Amino acid sequence: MSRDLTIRVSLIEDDETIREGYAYLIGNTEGYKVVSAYRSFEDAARRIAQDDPDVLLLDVELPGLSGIDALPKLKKLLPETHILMLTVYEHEQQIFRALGNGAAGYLTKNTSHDKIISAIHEVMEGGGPMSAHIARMVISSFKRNEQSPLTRRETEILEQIATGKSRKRIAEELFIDLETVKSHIKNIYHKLNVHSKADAIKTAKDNKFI
Amino acid sequence: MSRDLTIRVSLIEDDETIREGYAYLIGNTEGYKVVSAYRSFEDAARRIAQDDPDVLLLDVELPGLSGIDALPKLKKLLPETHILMLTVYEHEQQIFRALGNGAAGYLTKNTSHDKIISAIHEVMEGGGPMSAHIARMVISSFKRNEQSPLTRRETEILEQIATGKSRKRIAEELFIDLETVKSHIKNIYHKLNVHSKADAIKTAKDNKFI
DNA sequence: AGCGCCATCCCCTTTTTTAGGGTAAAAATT
DNA sequence: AATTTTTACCCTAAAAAAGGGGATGGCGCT
Repeated sequence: MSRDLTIRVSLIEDDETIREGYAYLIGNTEGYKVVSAYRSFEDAARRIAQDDPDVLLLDVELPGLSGIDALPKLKKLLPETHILMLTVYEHEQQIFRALGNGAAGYLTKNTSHDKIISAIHEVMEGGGPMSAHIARMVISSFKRNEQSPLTRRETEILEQIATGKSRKRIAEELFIDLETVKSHIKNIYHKLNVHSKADAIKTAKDNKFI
Repeated sequence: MSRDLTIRVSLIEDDETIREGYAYLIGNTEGYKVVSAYRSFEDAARRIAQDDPDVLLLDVELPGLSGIDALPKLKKLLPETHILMLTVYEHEQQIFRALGNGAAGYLTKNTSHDKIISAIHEVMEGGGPMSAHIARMVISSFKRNEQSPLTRRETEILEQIATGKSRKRIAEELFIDLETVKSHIKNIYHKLNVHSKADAIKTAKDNKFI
């Protein structure tokens, strides 16, 4: 007998073994219920809105529309559902695209069964479950390069430039003269060996100077 | 008797109860050893390099130099050490500053003792341990706004502008005419109700349109 | 079939910004 | 005391931005 508190889970996963393995695992856990399991987005699209899952486990590598590209469409069909991505690969670009598209968590398929269950629980409690390496990659994406050749002021000014502000406006907001800003920019260009705003921003971002 | 595999842990935490509680907990766990415990960065600065910890638990709210501002200095003293932040608050700005300064993980102080231990283990294995809400905040920071008034092309062009590229260069890279780029920008400005590049970028970023 | 939205392109003008060169003195750090 | 950082000034020409106007085909939805 299912109660109010039972967490409703759906799956979209093309590998039958994995799909049925997860379905069995989750379905046999107290407090969790598998309301549907599909093998592709196209299969799921027609009926998943009626299934009304609380949590959806979504494979990244799906035949037809990939899990990542399916995400925005699934978010429209299921605005309240927490979507957890499942993958065998840990590709940085995919991870950030998925998170940008609204994924609430990201798990590798070698995740142990009890961690899958606790990830589902965690996401219902407002958490953002991630596998260890993925969490590290996400954290690393924030990390600045300590080997930057730019001084503090130069970094600050380049950051302002990267927001699209003019030199004049930067000067006003930092309470320094326009000429000072120009000097800093000259030095930045020399240090980064570039000759334009765009190249300076690109180099600085690629190297995590800003 | 300590073996090669023993994980060396240091603490910097001003609250005596918490500091000694953690020290006791970690010191009495098989495979972990507390090599030092300080009550401020200033206290730690002189000697911590000799302690040679594998993992440092660092309080965010520290008397004197805050944990976040101490991070870059500690990274210089301890280039190989994984630094885990501890905090009572979950302030978004602090979290991102800490991650930018090289923190390897971020835990709230209400974290259970066994999760502290597993976080230390996880960071040694290349993971990035975070408390649930913090992980969610980090993930949310990537999420785009689906309610953007901008079309796909407009979004693409505004993203290019935010990298500092000129309209001419954007036109070349997207294989469209300069006039087309100008038209899109006009529409972007109207939709966002702004009159400059900088304001468009700011509005778009604030609203996660880009 | 028609409407609206989207992406594309064309013309005009004026103001603002950028990038390059050289020089040098406070101010802060080490 | 020495070095780095931050600040400021002068000069010039090219490039870019912002604002205005209008026009055309294509695509999706009703």
